[in-house]
Amino acid sequence: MTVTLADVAARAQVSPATVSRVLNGNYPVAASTRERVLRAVDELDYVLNGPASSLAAATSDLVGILVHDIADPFFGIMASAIQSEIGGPGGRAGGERLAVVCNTGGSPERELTYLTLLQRQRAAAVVLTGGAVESAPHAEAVAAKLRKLSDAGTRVVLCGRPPAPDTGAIALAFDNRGGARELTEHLIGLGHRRLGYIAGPLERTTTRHRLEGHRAALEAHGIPVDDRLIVHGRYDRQSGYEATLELLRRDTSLTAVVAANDSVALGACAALRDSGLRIPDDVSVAGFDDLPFGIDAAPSLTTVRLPLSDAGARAGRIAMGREEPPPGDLATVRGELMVRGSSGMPRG
Amino acid sequence: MTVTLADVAARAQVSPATVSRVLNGNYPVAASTRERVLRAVDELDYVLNGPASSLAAATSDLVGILVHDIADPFFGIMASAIQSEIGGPGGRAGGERLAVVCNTGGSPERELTYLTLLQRQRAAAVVLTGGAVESAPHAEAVAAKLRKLSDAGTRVVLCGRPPAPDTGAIALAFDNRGGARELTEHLIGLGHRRLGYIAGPLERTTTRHRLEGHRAALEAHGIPVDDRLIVHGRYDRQSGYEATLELLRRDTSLTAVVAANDSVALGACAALRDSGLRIPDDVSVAGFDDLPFGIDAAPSLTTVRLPLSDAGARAGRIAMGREEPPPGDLATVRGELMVRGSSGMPRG
DNA sequence: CACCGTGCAGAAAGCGCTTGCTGTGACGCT
DNA sequence: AGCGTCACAGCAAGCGCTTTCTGCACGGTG
Repeated sequence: MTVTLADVAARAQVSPATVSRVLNGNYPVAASTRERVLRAVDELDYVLNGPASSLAAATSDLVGILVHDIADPFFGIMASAIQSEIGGPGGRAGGERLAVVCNTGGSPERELTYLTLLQRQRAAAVVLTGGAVESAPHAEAVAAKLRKLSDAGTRVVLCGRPPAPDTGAIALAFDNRGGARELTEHLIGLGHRRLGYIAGPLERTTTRHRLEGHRAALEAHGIPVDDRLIVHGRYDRQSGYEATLELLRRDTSLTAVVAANDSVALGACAALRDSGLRIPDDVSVAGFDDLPFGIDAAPSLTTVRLPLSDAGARAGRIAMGREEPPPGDLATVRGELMVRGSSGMPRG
Repeated sequence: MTVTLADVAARAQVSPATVSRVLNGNYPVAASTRERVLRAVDELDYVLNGPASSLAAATSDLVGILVHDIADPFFGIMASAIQSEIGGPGGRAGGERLAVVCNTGGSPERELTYLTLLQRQRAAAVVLTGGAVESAPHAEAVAAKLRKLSDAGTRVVLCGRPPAPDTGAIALAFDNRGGARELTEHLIGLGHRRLGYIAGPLERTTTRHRLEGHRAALEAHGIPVDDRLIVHGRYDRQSGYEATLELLRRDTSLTAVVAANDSVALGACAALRDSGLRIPDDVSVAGFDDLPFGIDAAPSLTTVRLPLSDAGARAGRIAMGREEPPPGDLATVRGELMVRGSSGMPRG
């Protein structure tokens, strides 16, 4: 048998109620009594029963963080920042909360299942990171879930994810469109006219927005959008490698490759090198996100820096009710163009 | 008011007990009844109350994963692999479990607090990743906690962490010593005699083991160990950068730098480049872990590959009781030397 | 001196679920 | 026909905590 509140109460010669109040510190207890209780807790090595406590109090100290891929630093960095504000041990502000990082693998079904699991645990808050899937039924299902969570008192924050109207969710969205546009304009400014684009998976908001920004830049400069220069793939290095080979196969005259993110860009670099092309002399390459490793690539990667850490921290604070939500429950977080060695003027 | 089991029972015209049994599927229920119940659940949009369920059943479906730094792919990759086996949504085997990734930031206090939190939640299992802190009081405190968790029926698995004797914990330890030795021997084999070593933080098992392997290699080849060529730092890029400058300041004749891990190695590369040295022509560099980005560095990084994904997956299965623990509750996972462009023969 | 606010502590009623035990018909056996 | 068996369903007793409400002693006030 494990030690219970009652055991502590007996040892401290007080009622269970008093022990509970000492432990929660939300009710006046005489200093001498408190000390007696604390000593008993210590002597018995008592640990509160979480489920029982959550049941009785109808709240829990769980905070869920949903990420697409925990092995990807893009999410790791955000999760880390969110968690640091959530508290848990260390983030001393207001009660120990257990931050739960849930790996959805980008699958909408798992996303829903995790949300249900968190709802079941009566989570105090939920932060969803990364782009959303655009398929209507899923979007609707997720929205319904979020609404239910909101109604149940769970604070819902979207970090790096477009807003979900009428769900009570607070959104911190990345300006993927603007960043992508700026990036492509940088390349155009250097003189590039034939640009390949390696997009992310279809039906993802992030993919669509970045692609839209790219297209907008082209159009604004009177460059016709050639769909043959757009290839879709996953958000990983290998996908970037393959897509680049495909791009090269389709059009050997391109002078720049814009990638959906940094990992894809590094794959692209590898493919170009393996094809005997120099970067940026023969082909310029650009990524997105500015993950830490981009700087160590050769040449270092031109990209758009997203303030993942800041955004995550802010999302965490909002989730904890420690910061005011932005007006209209929506804030747009801008990226910043980082020009480095992988982009240069086109050959000739 | 939220929907409760009783509401569902009323609607399905059965007793709450029957609803519970349908939901848990651990007791015979007539097909027709089950269907009626399931329909009611659906119609009412019922979600089980997790805390209540955990309280009554005296078990929970939480599994804790402790990592030092979730933003570091080293841990991200392991966590991802562990989680994929834990189940949660997707890992279909046996009940939905909620994998909780906890970020300790490498702090022993937080580690303890998280363990207490998990103990409080009556976690089904706990997986601790990464090296341990060597300070005696902390080691003892952690061991005591692990013992308590074990006694309470929580399965404890150590992944990439040395064994904790008499705690009931199952350990999958990395052979850091052997890997480091092999790595240094590779450099010695190339002809290097003055090797700098950038070690991790003091009082960490990983740091010590890797350093021991390095020293063992030197000694085995009759190369005197010069403590001035060993610098301690953190496990990150910046630390590698600074340590390398320090190393260069202490001895300009070194021809190779062995780093505590890949991130540190990349920092070292940057420092060398900034000092006007070529890699590997002037100085060879080697890392450890073989994280994905090492291959895109210029030149690509010679390192020791640790099977993070495999080890994590195995740890996850063991935690779920889906795989037999190794004999003696301890298995050693070996690394594999990956020779790439950053190491070469010394100049001259 | 009677009265009331105040500061603490306890009694007890749940929170929503699980599960051991107790029926209760239907069925097959002797 | 009588009875043991089986498959299923319900009863009710908690699981360990929180919290409302009540109780009590004390000291200041009119």
